[in-house]
Amino acid sequence: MRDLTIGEAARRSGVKVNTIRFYEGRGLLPEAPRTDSGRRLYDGAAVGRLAFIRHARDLGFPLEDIADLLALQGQPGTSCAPADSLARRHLASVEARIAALTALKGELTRMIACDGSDTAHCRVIESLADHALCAGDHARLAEVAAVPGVSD
Amino acid sequence: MRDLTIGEAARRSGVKVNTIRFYEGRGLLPEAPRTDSGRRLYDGAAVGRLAFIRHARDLGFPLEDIADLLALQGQPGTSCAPADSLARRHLASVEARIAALTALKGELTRMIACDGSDTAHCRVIESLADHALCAGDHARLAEVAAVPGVSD
DNA sequence: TTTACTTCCTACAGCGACTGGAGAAGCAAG
DNA sequence: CTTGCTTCTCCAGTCGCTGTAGGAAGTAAA
Repeated sequence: MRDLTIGEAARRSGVKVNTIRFYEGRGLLPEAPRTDSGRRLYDGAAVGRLAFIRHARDLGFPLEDIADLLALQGQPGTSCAPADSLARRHLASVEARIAALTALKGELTRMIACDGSDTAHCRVIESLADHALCAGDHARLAEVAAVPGVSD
Repeated sequence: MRDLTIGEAARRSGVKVNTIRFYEGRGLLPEAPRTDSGRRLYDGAAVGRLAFIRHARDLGFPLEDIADLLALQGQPGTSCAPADSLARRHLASVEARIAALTALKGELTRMIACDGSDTAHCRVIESLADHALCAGDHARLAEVAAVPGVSD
């Protein structure tokens, strides 16, 4: 597993070519060695690092946390308490988002179930226009529910 | 309720000054009339519109959908089926995100519960390094879980 | 050897929904 | 008249990419 092209590394790690370069620029990966003509070269360790990053991203960790986790991984013998606390913090935020979304779901369910009449009396429109029609206090709920920095 | 400054409108609607201008630029609000010196003026109807937008945002509707909902609100006598279907679609996406986050939570819970030893055998680090240690297939879970376009 | 195709390089714009700041001008109170 | 608040326009930054432009280099077949 020596001297893979960036394309090969992308295929093996599941991280796109552009994204690999992006990670390098962000300091998540060391600068790759280059061929004479300037092309990046990767080995098995680099692919492992990429897979690690992808996995952590799939689980919703922000890049900043991933950088910390990678640093911890590279230092065997250290306590794993920091990694554990990072993961716990992330779990807590996931739980907060689930709670927020569940509240949101309740509110949306209540406002749907329109009786099919015209917009003048539409439940959906009315509910949006008048906060007083709402059951709970959902101020900024969507904000809590959001994953930082992901859009589809 | 006539001739409010943008600051007053912001206070009454709960939408920040900058955000009001942003909404105007996006076409969610009609261009506000101006004073001789070029300052925007608002009335009760404008504040209501702003509150409507804020409420819909709190519930996680994207601006594009909100534009549609505002248009529907302005046309009494039309069927409310479009508004209803918008809300239903949004509810479905909220439910999908809850499901994704719940799966994520399970995975995170499994990998936490580190026994406090060193990073060489840390559950968190190991789980991230080796996808095979995972229970479910969580590829791109965080992506589904995300609210489009919100970052804190 | 020429052509054609693919991959690679850098650099930058765009997504969504804002937020915050610069620099200039307006306005009210002391 | 000065101080301090608000407003104006314009622009950069957030987050984690993705996609494109425009070019160079590598590979394979004709």
